[in-house]
Amino acid sequence: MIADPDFSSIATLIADPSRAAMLAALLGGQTLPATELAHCAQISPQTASTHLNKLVAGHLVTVKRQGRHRYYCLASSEVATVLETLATLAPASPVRSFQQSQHAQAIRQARTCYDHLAGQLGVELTRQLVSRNLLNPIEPAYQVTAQGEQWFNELGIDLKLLRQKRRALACQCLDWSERHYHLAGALGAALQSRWFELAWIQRIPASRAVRITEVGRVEFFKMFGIRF
Amino acid sequence: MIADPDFSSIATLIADPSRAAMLAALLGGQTLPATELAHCAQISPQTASTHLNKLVAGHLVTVKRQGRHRYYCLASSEVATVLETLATLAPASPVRSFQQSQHAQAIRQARTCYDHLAGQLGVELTRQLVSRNLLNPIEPAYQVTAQGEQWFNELGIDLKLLRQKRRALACQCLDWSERHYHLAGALGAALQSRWFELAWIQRIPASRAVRITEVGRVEFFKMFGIRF
DNA sequence: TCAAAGTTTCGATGGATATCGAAGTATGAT
DNA sequence: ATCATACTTCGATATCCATCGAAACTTTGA
Repeated sequence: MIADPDFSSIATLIADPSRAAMLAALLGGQTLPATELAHCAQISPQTASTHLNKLVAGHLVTVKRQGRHRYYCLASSEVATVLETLATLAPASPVRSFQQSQHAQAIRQARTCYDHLAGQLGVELTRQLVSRNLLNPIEPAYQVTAQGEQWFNELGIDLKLLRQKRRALACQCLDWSERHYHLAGALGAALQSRWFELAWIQRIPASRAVRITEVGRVEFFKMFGIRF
Repeated sequence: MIADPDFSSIATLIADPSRAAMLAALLGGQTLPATELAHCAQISPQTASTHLNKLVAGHLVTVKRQGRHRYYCLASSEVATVLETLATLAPASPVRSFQQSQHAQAIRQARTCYDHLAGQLGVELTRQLVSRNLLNPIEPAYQVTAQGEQWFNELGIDLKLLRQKRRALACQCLDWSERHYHLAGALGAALQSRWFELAWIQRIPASRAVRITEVGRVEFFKMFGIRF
């Protein structure tokens, strides 16, 4: 028998600033070792260890042992969704240090939202896809237009394959930094991996910020007329 | 400039069991006075007062003064979404007391998910709408079929009016107790208020559980062949 | 004007837990 | 074998904050 669902137990796990920092790092969709996460949260390895145990026990993250390393990653895309949704409500925290400001700028410009692109780049690309009539926004989702069908296939994305997945093809995900929707779902994920394949974007280690490469700058401009 | 969004500040607000209990009560979509909320959380009015101040400061709830009462309600439907999403991840907490078991049963059977129906009733109604070909589930949303168009209008729901709203018409909302989708969005909200109007369901004071009336039992069976 | 009800502020208390040093266990390299 | 690295466990400390009693404030009703 299930009683009242307790938000509080899960919220408690997320509430601690150190744990939140580690979860934020994992929101990049990467798997990271414990020491790396300790570094992200600016805490000692001992402390990180206890935190990570709690996160695993709470089913927010999973571990894989590989030799003397333990690699952690978010337990599921639902966890990522919860974190992103929480971020939507979170107040804009003022920047304190220069380093923080650099990081803030990077993360606002382009970042992964677990498996799809977010930030200015993510939102702008989505806007372009819509204004070029490749996607059609119908409230909680995007519809791929006939033109879009062809365009995505030419880009090397197999829509038929994506449709076979259980997952939603193309949905609207609220961007906490831009306060505007960007493309999520299977198509969003496929698009992101295509940009990575083409090396138009690059991961920044242990961060969910993403670097737009020189090639990317040129090609995104050619393709969409946008400057980054 | 926005830095890393801190989940933790919002999560901290939700993390406290007393505050969580008050938020859960407000998830019914009602506005409740402070004393009532203190009662829900089983804490003294003083303690409730400090908690409610924090929730207001964090923009999770809003207050309206009316005479010597202060009425609280969730600040927005986004807050409700966040709470429901959190509930999705929350572990099934075992029931301890008899009273709790009663409450748990009621809340699982039928409850409001802020402005639409959830629980066994919400899920079952949605299933029926789909199997009768009135709604068509297309991953993150539901599409109203031609038959559905007519059916909803006959029920007294003005779809044209609903479509004019900015809000998504009909989306899939994951039910934490049933682990299945139910109907949300403007249509979900309209449907719920229609059931209330028809008195097929009734609010249980200061709870998000909903009572199915005798009329409701009869009519839901006539309309959908479901027994409650 | 007084009393009662709803709510807040203040101050003291207590419990929970994040933190790290120290020490311990694995794994891998030399 | 020996040492270094990655990580964990234990124990002590310190901080945060939820809680409530006491007292005040405000509104309503008599």
